[in-house]
This record gives sequence, structure tokens and C-alpha cells, in this order.
Amino acid sequence: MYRTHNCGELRIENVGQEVTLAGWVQKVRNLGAMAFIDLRDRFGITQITVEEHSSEEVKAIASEVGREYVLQVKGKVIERSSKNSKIATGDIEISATELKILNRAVTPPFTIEEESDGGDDLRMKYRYLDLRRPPLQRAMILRHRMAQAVRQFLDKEGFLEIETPYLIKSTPEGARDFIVPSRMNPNQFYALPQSPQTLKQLLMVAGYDRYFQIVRCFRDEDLRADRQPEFTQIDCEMSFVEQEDVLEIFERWARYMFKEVMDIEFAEPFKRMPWIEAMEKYGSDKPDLRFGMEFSDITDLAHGHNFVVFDSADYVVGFAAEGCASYTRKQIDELTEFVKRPQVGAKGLVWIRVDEAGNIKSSIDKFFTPEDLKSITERVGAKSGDMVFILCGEKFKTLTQLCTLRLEVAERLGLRDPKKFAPLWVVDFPMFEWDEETQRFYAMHHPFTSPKPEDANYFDTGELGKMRANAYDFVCNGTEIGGGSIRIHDAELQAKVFNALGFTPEAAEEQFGFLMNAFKYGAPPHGGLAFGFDRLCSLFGGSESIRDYIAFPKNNAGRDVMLDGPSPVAQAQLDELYLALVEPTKE
RNA sequence: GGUGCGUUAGUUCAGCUGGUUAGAAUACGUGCCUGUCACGCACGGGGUCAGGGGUUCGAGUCCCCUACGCACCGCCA
Repeated sequence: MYRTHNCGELRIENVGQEVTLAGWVQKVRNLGAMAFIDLRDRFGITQITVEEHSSEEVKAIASEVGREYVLQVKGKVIERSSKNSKIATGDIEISATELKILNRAVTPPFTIEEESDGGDDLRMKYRYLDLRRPPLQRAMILRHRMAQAVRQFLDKEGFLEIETPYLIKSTPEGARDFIVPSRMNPNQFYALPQSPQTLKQLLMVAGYDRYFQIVRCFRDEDLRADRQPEFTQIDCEMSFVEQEDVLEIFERWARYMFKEVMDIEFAEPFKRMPWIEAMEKYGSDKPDLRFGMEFSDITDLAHGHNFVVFDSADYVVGFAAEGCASYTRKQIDELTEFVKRPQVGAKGLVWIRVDEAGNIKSSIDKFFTPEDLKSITERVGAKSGDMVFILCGEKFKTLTQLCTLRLEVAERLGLRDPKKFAPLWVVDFPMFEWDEETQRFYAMHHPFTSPKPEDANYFDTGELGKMRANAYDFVCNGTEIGGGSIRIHDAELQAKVFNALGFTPEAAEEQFGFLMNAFKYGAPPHGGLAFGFDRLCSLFGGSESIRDYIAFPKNNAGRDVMLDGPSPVAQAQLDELYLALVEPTKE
């Protein structure tokens, strides 16, 4: 038997017991005649003491072990003369009677402690060492507990966990597919699923009624802190439901998760916000509602004052930055530079200061009377001590730019508190989105999303941009955590949508024939949604990056720096797959 | 596809307007040390300044290219 206890469980009650522990040596403090060894496993740290009266063999091993040696210790639990309140086992220590080196270790490239001295890149290369550190272990344990909570809730609600294949068929809509060559079918390829969307709809046709899966999804797009090429979704689908049914059950699910994992309860129902309201009030389809600073349309007040910047703009919009009247010229200049960066793209920033005494001063005093400015500050709800920031231009572009500024101001004011949670449902998304580049409509959600019945007439009028969908997103703290829709279950309606998206009947048949065909055999009304599990973990865990919650993540370029993949393969492997390589062309 | 920042000891970093032998902390090694827990003290080893090219009497420092890393824009139905 390697151990009787783990390194985190012994307490004062255990004093006197003979125990065996095994773990990794975190640190040796050798004082000459005596030595202390911190022995670590994922349960905690226990101090081992080697004393003057210990055997020569024990002393010899204690002086030999280094960091990350795997060590087995036999000894007696004794009460410490000087306790350490920083660790859970700090009241006791093990007086070693026997030490055995189970394995030696070379000096690790960074310290394996709560706060490592290693940089991100290095720790990623030695991910298995980084994963030994308590912060990473807490993250993995959080993820595990969350997955268990998901299963408990959905099982109780009658959902069946059903696995769908990873080797499926490529479809050109949406993100780029990862493709996998088929040896048995020369010159043909599988695709890895971007999500099991069509498969879960087929499960509804098959009568499984309520399905879920914690499932890996794959998208061959560029990465971000919150985007990995393979990521995990909590994928759900239900039959015989309307939007309200889906929102009801998954709001209860979200509350269950917050309660079980975070011990947080929300008194009020989650806020619901139509997409257009989210855009106009916050400039985003995933607004951060941990704080206010809502936008107000001031186009009518801004026009007609011989200020050419405003007069030439379609849309003028602003918000009151709470308590920012004290901002100095330098701080305003910084924010101006911030919005003028190419990533934001605004031309400039107009400000109106309402000081503590209620006096108004602005960057547009030349063009606006104090009364005009006052009506603007009233429109945006600015109080004494606030600063109004205004951008103008094309409507949605300007709203998006102002959103970036709102978040930056909130960040500076410390309002983006990771301990605070502001969940909401964004509903009534547009059905279609016009793409200038390809001059066609794309499905904003996906092509299986149903339009709102009252908007169906826009198929006939051709005003596809006005059509709203039965689609909804779950948003928290400015992050899209999940989204879904009520699907189309009618072949005729599905054909209309494919037509609107520019598919010929033949192309629709070729790509989605299996689904259209299945729908002929009695598809129930159905809908569902999917949550980004990695993002949910990072939301709960309080980290910006989902990489912290993935055991073996990819880097910025989609590489696994630990395995050093992707990599070339042997010619024989290529031959077997009938693949030939070409030199990459460099622009 | 694009923009910005970065790359100096095992590690994290400093290194000014170009100027002698590139430093600190930590880690590592050796010795001393009976209550440490960021142990302490002393000594020591450790550098292709990412790679290549250029400017210069002289480059870690300035310029160009490449590679790699991070963040972001595009992209992510």
C-alpha cells in the first residue's frame, strides 16, 4: 500500500496515528540537524519532519531529495510546536520514521507553487507540471463539479445524454471545418462537427424528446483568449416546446448552476432584452449589465447646430459616465486616443462635463448653447459629477464603438467586478444578416432557425433584413455564454429559408438532404440551445481566459506547444490517403 | 490577411542619449545552521543578449528581414 492518507486530510484529531503518505516534494528546508519537507498532492500539503533522533537512513534520504521527487513517508502524526495557519494541515506534522524515494525528478523549469515564477509560454510547454499547481487543480476540479451539476439537473428534468459522431459531413456555411481524409473512401473527407446541430435535430425526429450532451466542437478559425479550435458545448434540444419553454427550463438550470457551484441566488427573474434594445442601449448583442451607463439617441438634438461632424452623421449617440466629471484633459485625451485606435475606429470623441455644481462645459461649446447642451445631458441622464461621451456616424458601427468605450470606462471605474453576475436573455435576434462582401444574406444564427410567425410576410416583401427569429442568447457580464433557437420543422418553410440564403433547391438537397428528408417523416416542433462550457467555467472561475479551464489547450496559433502539433506526417501515411502536398504560397 | 507589444542567466526581469569584463532577484550547487514554513548566513557555477543581415571605429541598445509568444481587428452560420 502506497499510502494510508492523502496530503490534505490529516488534522489535530489524527495525532498519535502511524500513517503513510505519498506525494511530490514541494520544498525541503534543511536546518542542519533537522529538516522539513513539504509533501504535496492534489489534496494539499503536509509537513514532514526529520529530526536529530531520526535514523541515519532517513537523514540521508532527506538530504538527497530535491523538488518534485516522488516520496513515500512513514511516520507518526504529531502536534506542531509552532502551527501554520496558512495550510489546512498546519496543526500537525509527520515525524518520519521511513522515507522512500519512489522516483527522482530533474529540477523543473519553473517553481510548482501557488504562484509560479514561470511565464505563460513556458508553463504551456510543460503543461503537465503547471497542472500540478493548486490554481490549475482548482480550475480542473471546478470544471468537473460543473459537469456533474449539469448532468444532475438535466437528468432530473428527463434529458437523455446521447453521443453523436465526431466524423461527420462537411457543410460550407458558418465557420471553417476541420477535415479528416478517409482512407477507405479515397479523395473524400469527413468533417469534425462545429456543433452537433443537425444530429440533435434528427434525434428529435427520432422521438428522443429531450437530449443533451457535453460535447467537443471544432472550428478552424483564428483563436482568442475565449476561443479555442476545439471547445466544449453543453448541447441541448427539446421537442414540443416553444421559446418560452426553453427559456424557462434553462433559466432554472442556470440558477441551479449558480446555486450549486457558486452558492449564488438571484431574487429577480433574469432580464429579457430584445436584440434591438441591446444594440441601441449598450451597442452590443451581449451587453454587460453589471453597471448602467445606457446609451441615448441624441441625433435630433445634435443636428442643426452647424457642427458639421454631427450634421453629416446618420446617428449621434452618447452616455453619461458616472462620476467622471473630474477627468482631466489628459484622461479625456487618452480616451479619445482609445476610440481612435484602428481596432475601435472612431474619428473622435465629443464630451460634455457636468461638474459638481451643475455647470456644463464641453468640447462643442462653440456650436451649442448651454440650453442645447443641457437638453443633451438630460436626455442621457447625466447627473452632477458625470461626463457625457458622444460618438457619431453610421448607426450600428457607432453603437459598437461606443460599446467599446463604455466597457473601457467601466474597467477604469472598477465596475467590471468578476465576483458580480448579471445574467440576461437577449431575444428577438434578426433572422438574416446582410454581407457586403459576398452581397448576400447569411443566417444570423443558423439556417435551421425559425422566423417569428408574425414576420413571415417579409419573405414575400423581400425585406429579409427586418425579419426576426425565434432565437435567443444567454449572456452574462458581457459574454455570450449560450444561444439557441426554435427550429424549423416544416419542409416548406425550410425551403424558403434556404432560398433566402441563396441556395438552389439542388444545393440545399445536396448539403442538407438528409435533414429535409427526415423532416418528411414526422418532425415534431422542437428547439434548443447550447452553452459554451469553457466560457461558463471561466465566468464562474473568474478568469478571462478559457485556457485556464482546459487541461491541454492550444496556443494563439492553434498549436499544442507541449505535443508540438500539428506536425508533418510520413509519406507512407499520405500515400495511404491519396494525398499530395503542395508548397504553401506566401503572399 | 492585418495592427500593436514583446523575446537578455534554469526562471522573472533591469540594462538610459550606442562606449571597459552584461546585472538583480529567484532557482540550482557546496558548506554552516535544532522549529522552519518566502528559513537564515557564506561561497560558487550559470549568458549564441531569439536567428540572420545592415549602419558604425564600436551594437544587448539603432535599422531591415525571419522565427516565436501574447493581445486585438478581420474571421468565428
